[in-house]
Amino acid sequence: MYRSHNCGALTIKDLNKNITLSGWVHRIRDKGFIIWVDIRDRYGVTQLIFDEKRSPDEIFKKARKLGREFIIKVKGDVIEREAKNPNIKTGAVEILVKDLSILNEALVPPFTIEDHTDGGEELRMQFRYLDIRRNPVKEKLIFRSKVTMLIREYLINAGFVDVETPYLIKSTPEGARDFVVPSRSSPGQFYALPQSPQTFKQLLMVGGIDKYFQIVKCFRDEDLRADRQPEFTQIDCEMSFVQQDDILAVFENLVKYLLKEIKGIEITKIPRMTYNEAMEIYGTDKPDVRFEMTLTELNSVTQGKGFEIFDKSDLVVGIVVPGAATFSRKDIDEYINWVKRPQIGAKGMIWLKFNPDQSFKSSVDKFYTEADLKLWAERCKAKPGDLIFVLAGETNATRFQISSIRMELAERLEMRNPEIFAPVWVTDFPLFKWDKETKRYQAIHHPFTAPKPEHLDLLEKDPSSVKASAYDLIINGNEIGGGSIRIHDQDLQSKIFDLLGFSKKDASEQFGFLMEAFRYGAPPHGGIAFGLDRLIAILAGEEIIRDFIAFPKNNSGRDVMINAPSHIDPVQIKELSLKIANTKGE
RNA sequence: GGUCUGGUAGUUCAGCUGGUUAGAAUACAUGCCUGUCACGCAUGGGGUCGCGGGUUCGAGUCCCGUCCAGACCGCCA
Repeated sequence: MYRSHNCGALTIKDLNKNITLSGWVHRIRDKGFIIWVDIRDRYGVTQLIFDEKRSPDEIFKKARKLGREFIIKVKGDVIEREAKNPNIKTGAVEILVKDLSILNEALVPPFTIEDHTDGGEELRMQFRYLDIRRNPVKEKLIFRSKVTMLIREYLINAGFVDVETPYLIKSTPEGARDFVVPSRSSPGQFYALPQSPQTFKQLLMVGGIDKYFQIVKCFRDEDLRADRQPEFTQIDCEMSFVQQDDILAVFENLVKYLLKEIKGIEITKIPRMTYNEAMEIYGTDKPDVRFEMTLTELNSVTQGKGFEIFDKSDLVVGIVVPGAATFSRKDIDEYINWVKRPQIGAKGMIWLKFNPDQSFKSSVDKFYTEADLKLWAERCKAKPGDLIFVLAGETNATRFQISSIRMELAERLEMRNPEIFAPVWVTDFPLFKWDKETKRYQAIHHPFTAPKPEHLDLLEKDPSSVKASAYDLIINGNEIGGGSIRIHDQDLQSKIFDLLGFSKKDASEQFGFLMEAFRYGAPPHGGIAFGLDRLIAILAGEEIIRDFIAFPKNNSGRDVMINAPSHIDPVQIKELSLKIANTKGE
């Protein structure tokens, strides 16, 4: 027997019990006459005591040879500590060890196995199995398990069926780049790994599984970010005989359930705003609504006064930074430089201080009278003591810039409280966007998204003004999920393919199976998919998803622990009928 | 594809306008220590300053290239 208890179990109630523990040597405190050894497992830490007087001589000597992270098994008695440690569960007791076996020795780990490790990111990833021994990482994995369990429970109770869809599927040119798998038995042909089970879940609807879900890996061969991995997990859902409100209701309740069960937070209703509203009020389609600093259009009060930059701009827009009239010139310049970085791309930024004594000071005092500036402040609903930042230019670029500075301000002024959860539905996305490079329309969501019924007649007249029955769930400025009502009518679907520039031949080669299926009685349907990794990170109050994934990839898509991707054997290459064009590194 | 930041003991970092033997903390090893719990104290070992080239009497430090890592932009239907 390796253990009668785990390392987090024993308390004062277990006094005098003869027990067996197994685990890792966490820390050794050798006082000479007494050696304390903390033994650790998933459940906690228990203090072992080896005493010159009370322990068998040979056991005491053996204890001297222990090193960090050795795996040991001990038998002994639970005794009360002379000096208790109130910080840990087992802090009232210790184990007077009678028998010690070393189950496995261990090399000195390259970083300390502590909550606040000395190890850097790369090293921790390279030795991820050691990293997982640390509480913060271990707890995140356990947290993930808890969240997925709650999600499954909720969806199963709501009548959803968990169906697995294939990973080896067909490549399509739409959307993200595919990861591709060469086929040995069909030389020159390739599978692709799914970017999402989109078409399969729609086929399940045709198959009559009217409520489907799956917690499923998806793959996208695009560059990574702190919140983006090449393989990631989605909660993928689809329902038949539903309209947008039906879907939003089901998943609104899922979000409420998760917040209640996990954070103990009760939310009555998730607010909704349209894409247009989000863009006007927040300048982005994924607004963080935990704080104000909303956008105010200032065209009418700023233009026509001889300030050329504003006069020739499509949009002049301001945000109020509460209480920031105290910002120094240096503070303000820092923000101005921040928006001028190439990533943001603003040419400059105008500021207006509404001083506590009701006076105004701005960077454009030459062009505007005190009365003009007062109008700005009134329009923005600024109060004395506030600061207004104003950006101007082409509408979309300016919205992007002002929403970027809004987020940066919120970050620096600590307005992004991770204990607050502010979900919001953004609806009525445009169906298409015009792509200048390829000179054709692209689907904003995907080509199976249904236009809003009242916009059907706009499809031919003005495709870019057509709104889709598509919706995103945003929490604290992060896109957590998105979905749409799908097209279930094959005529409409082929019209959309036409508009997207698919030839009849391409459409039938790539999606013929779906169009054919729609001829055999496809129910009206729609669905949603949530980014599970991101959802879990947000629920834990963090934005880096890497630690919520047991074995994540690094910034450039590598697994530094197993060293993948890697070259493969020439025999394998030949077997797959492949030729490597660029042999750099071989 | 691009921008920025970084790469110096096992680890996390410091190292100024170039200057002689490259430091700290921690980890590790040895010894001491009568109740520790981030134990303490003493001693010790540990470095091709990512790699290649250049400038210079002299390069961890400056320049060029390259590799690696991280954040971001493009990209992510």
